[in-house]
Amino acid sequence: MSISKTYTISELAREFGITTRTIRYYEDEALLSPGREGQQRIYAEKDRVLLKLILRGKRLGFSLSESKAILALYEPGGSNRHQLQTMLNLLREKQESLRLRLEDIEMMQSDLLEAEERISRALTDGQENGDPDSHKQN
Amino acid sequence: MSISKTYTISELAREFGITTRTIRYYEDEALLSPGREGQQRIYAEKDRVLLKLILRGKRLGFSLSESKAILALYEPGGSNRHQLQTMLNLLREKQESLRLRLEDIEMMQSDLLEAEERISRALTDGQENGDPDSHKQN
DNA sequence: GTTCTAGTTTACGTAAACGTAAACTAGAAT
DNA sequence: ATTCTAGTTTACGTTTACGTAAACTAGAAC
Repeated sequence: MSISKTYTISELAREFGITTRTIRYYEDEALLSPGREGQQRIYAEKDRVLLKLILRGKRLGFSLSESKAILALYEPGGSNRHQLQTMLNLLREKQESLRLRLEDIEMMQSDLLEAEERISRALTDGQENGDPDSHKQN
Repeated sequence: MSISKTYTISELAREFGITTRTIRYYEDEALLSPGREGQQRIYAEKDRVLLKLILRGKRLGFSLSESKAILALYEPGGSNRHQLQTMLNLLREKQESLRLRLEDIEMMQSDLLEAEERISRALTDGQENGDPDSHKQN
């Protein structure tokens, strides 16, 4: 038994900058299933990791149901060969979509860099030659 | 005057695999403003590029209003120094968020790779020792 | 001349992902 | 004993990003 630290819902909410409503919603959608101590939810480290992965998926534009499907791949679940093959296919599909998103990011990065250079030039040019039109405002 | 090819709304819809409703919606939200020929919308190459950028942003999880703000940075608009500085700040902010997303992708990629190896092993292991209906649970 | 075919406007409907308010519970602090 | 302070359930509300249907227009095809 390694660590067994637990968390309350508001601790997790604070850590990840989300509301408790959000965390409960993920449970409604069956992405989380924390333990209970009486009426209160009690989150284990495993739940915290799951939450982190869900939020990562969200930042990458995955829907909750997509994230749910991805999370299922991390579990040692797979029993028969057919299920394993299905999981493997889904995995490769997701990997491919990640590759595409990575390309999207790289393209957008280079676009933003260009824009930055252009604006930087506009700024320094304005400094050098006085920017004829804007002697009024600084 | 380089190219001046134009597109109808359904041509663009077909090319990008979206509906005309979506394209008109983006216009409602002021992300596009195509010309008109009588009552019909007529899209120039510039509009096509904008649409492409909007969809790219969408894939990366940006909201339409975020994309709108980003697209504004590509226009040679900036007039006074204050506006240029604001744009520059927003640009760097977006670049930073892209860097973070890139990290997210890399982490998810390595997670998926691990999962793939695990499942692959489960498959070949099952092949080696027969696995006759898995009489025990994992 | 009518019937297709795209296109248009207007407007109500919808799924996802929460926000927000109300009403309740249970332990801690005063 | 009451008042905080989390936590809980239930349920209706809201925003974003479109879907979908209805009713109209205008040129092309038959």
